[in-house]
Amino acid sequence: MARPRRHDPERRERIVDAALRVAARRGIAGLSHRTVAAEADVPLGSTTYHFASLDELLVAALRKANEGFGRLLRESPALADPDTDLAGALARLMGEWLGGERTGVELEYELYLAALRRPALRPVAAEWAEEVGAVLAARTDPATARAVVALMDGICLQVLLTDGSYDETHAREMLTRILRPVSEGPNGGPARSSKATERPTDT
Amino acid sequence: MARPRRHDPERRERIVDAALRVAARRGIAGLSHRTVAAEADVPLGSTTYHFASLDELLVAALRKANEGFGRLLRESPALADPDTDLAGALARLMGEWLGGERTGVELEYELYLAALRRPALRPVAAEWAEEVGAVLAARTDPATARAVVALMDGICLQVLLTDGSYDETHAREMLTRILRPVSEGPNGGPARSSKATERPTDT
Amino acid sequence: MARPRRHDPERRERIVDAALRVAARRGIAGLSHRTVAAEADVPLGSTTYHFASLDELLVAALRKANEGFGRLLRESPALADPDTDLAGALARLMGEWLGGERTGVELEYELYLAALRRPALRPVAAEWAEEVGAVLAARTDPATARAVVALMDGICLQVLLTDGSYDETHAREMLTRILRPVSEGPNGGPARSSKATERPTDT
Amino acid sequence: MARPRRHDPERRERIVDAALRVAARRGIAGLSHRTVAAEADVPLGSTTYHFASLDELLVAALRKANEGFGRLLRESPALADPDTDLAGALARLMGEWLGGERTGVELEYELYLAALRRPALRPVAAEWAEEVGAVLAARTDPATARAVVALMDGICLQVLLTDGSYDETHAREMLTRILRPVSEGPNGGPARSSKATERPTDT
DNA sequence: AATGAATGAGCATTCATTCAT
DNA sequence: TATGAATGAATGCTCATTCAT
Repeated sequence: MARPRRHDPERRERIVDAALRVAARRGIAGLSHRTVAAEADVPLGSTTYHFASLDELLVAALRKANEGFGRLLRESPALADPDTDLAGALARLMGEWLGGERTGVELEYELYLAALRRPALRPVAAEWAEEVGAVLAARTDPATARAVVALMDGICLQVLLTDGSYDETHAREMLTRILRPVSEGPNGGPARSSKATERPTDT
Repeated sequence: MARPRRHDPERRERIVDAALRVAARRGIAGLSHRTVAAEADVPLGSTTYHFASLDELLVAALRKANEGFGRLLRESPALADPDTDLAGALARLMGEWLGGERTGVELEYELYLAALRRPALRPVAAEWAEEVGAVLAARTDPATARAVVALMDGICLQVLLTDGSYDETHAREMLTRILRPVSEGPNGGPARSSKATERPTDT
Repeated sequence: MARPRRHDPERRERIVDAALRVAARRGIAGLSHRTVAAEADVPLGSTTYHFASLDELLVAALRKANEGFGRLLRESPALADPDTDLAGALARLMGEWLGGERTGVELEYELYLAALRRPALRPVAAEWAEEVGAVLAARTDPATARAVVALMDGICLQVLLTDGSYDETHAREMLTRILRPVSEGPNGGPARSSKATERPTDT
Repeated sequence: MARPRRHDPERRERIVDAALRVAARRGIAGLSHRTVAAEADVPLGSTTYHFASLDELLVAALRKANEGFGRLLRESPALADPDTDLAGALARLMGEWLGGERTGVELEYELYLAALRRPALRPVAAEWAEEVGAVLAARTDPATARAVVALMDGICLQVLLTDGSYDETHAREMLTRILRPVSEGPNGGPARSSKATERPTDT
């Protein structure tokens, strides 16, 4: 067995990557010091050394996984262009993401949802919501952005949890509704007149 | 010693209840034949006899848990009354639910989200979505109902996952947007709720 | 569940058949009242009722399984014809048998070999050896017949236990040697010492 | 209690020995991590640590058990001496082996035959056949050696499976036949392979 | 600083058997 | 007579953790 590297500065990194692969394949429940060590091809002791607890490893993994959809968003030219149909662009992005490898989507969501029971993960989950919000900030107000995130989460979950299929047209329509303030005037006027949404909606 | 109950016709039921208590206290990860048997005060073999696998038990538990929010919805007089503000009623219900015992909410969501990794649970998760949809059917079209469910799910998750607090006003505003079809006329149309959704646009 | 037949005279028979299918699929170790009951589609209690112990069921199954190669032998026209090359005919039969479904061969051998640890099966195993001996009786003497059975068993085992392949030419050659008494002189004379091999039949 | 042995370099070895004792006493079916741990007087975890699966333990045990008859063969002066009657020497060895403790013989055969259903054991079973073949290589050709092994296996099985008794004279006679090539002419002419088998013993 | 060995608790599941009907 | 319900023992296996290097 050729595994003599003692000083391996990237070992930590490699362990996180291995954890993501394991979680993608067998779910968070399949994560253990052992499975990760085997996947990363490092000694068992190495995983406990670099990550004293599984939660610690999970936080690192979640942070890394979060980059998936976030990158998709950030790198989308349609999203950046203020003249595009934002709802349509978002609906298309969701379609792309959900249409890709199911394991990737499931992995990100599973890690994200794990925060429900693991307070340690909540800050990271919050970071993600904020990041997506930041991307949308240029195109809408914060309160709307928050609702957009919620709606997209809910739609994705419906697809993932019920074995349903994604309906891009439906998603676009509903995103459009969310993006248009209730009191938006007849002329579709610039923006969001409603106090509620204009100045970040209170609340 | 003192457990000579051979004929116990409600044994199955009691095991499910015990499973819910265990899941509420320690999460799904804490569910095991052993923990449930101990909680229900039945022999270990009894749990495996009534539920050949943990998934089977989980399905029964999820089905039972689903009744929580569903009942809240079904029994709400505001929801049934076609003249009430639907968005407001829903926002208030969410507030009530989220304001209650956190463990109950977490439990229901954890069981619901478990479907992500356990295909066996997906049909039950789908049932729930459909049930809520059915409750809303009287007040809006199916496509909108589906989006309402998605938005509510997303909002609840944001609260639960990020340690944030629930903002009823914000929720009401966004639900209102979802409930108002895009095609609704320029003037913000004739109001709301029931009529507003009568000719749905849907998608 | 349509399973209302209370008086089912062939139930015993069906249970044995189910046991054979289970043993073929999962090995003797996979036999249990439960697996057999499931395979036979009879209530669990029915298997314990008809066969008080697993050994009893095993005896019945072994007796039934034994018919496989035995029938092949008995029905072979080449074997019955005193003018054929006995060694060649036997080698060909082995080839046919080993070339068929591996599970059938494995099953018969596994049941046969189980007698090693289960004295209850030994009489049945002995029956089989005797039956094959009887088929060969017309073509050779009892002692030689016994050795032929031994050699064939040994050859089959080598194939089955070592993942090797069957070499019919080799088998025929060796069977030929066994069938030809040592003392058979240049003149084919009887010459033999041992009673057992006195009427050698050559090959 | 009194079992503070942390550093025990021969632990692995002792576990294998314990496994052989358990298998001898209760058969392979009686092997379990627990029974072996108890027999070896080591913690349960120790058996799973050293042998990740029962198959692994079985392989080690079979390899060790194989040494029994193999050693008998290798250490036999009669076998090594090219002038002895090979068939007679083998027949006598079988007699010695079968006449010894029945448990030892049964154990070796049970482990050997287990390869039928456990592919993991097949390479080890093959090793054994090869080893015996190697011992015989000096006295006969490979094809004959293979048949000798087969015949001996078959004879031993008949004894073990049918509660019969071992007939050394019969065994010797049949081994003699196998050792004498068919092509050997009526005059016992030279013909085959190694000198050793050329003039096969008569009998 | 890093790691192989070791261990006891716990897991899901299968099982032969018992018992009341 | 036949059988569903019930149960406690046992199984293979995984694991976080500890410990001695």
